[in-house]
Amino acid sequence: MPEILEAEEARALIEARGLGREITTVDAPDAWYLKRGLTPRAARAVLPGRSFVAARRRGKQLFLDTDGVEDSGGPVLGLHLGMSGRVVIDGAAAGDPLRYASNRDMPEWHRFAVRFVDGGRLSLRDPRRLGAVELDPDEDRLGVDAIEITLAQLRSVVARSRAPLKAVLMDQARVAGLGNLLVDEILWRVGLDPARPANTLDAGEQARLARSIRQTLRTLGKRGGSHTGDLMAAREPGGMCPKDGAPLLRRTVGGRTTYSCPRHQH
DNA sequence: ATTGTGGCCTGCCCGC
DNA sequence: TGCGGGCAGGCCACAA
Repeated sequence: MPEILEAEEARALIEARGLGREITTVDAPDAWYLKRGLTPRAARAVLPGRSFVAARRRGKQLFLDTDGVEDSGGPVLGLHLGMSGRVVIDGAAAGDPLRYASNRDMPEWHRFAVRFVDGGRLSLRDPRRLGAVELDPDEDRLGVDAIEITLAQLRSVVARSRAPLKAVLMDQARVAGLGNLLVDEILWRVGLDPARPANTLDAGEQARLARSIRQTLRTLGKRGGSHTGDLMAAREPGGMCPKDGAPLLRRTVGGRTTYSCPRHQH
């Protein structure tokens, strides 16, 4: 996906409009889209008759809790949006249209859906099929959620790796939720070079980075998503730094296309 | 063990 | 207008 901000919008949409509605049927036309052993048959066996009772999120991963037949809770449905997925409920989609994902609504792009007794539907629309649906996902695969990362948590993450700072921040097992655009924006704002070995940050840089992560997510969240950063407009070949006008550096860091300012990011 | 690379899959945009 | 190439905000398996 979309990154953590779009995942949070999807979570909020589900919380607002997807809870407490009994599921009648499961549409899983794309078995490939189901991961970690989940099959269309298994999904149809466990979901109908239940309702979602909570929508949680960690990083970019969504967890939909279901009610149990008895007191014990039902299975947890895990949704991941990949690079182009969007949650759609009764025709309303969460999040602004993504730059690299068409916002058209082709029926064949709906890879997974549940229909409710009331006639509505919760669906995952994903043109590129890089998202995923699974049952009872392992929540501990993911590191600390980026939105609420503390200085102590950030310090323990960056201090023990000499990989490029950007690669460490995008490692979902360490910090969950940051993707390519958000990391470029955060590091540009705080003035840190994405290629710096993570363990070379001094205490002051660690503190500013932790604050920048929280502040940037808060600001861009209010604006409407990961693509609303101040670096975004210049994030193209030949782009100039919006802060100081220097030509931006475009390179691959951590395996991803990376834009940074050679003048103020060190 | 950690880090880096390639592949997955499809849509879109650019240049010829 | 049609086509090929390259690009894309994520994740995983694998190699070094």
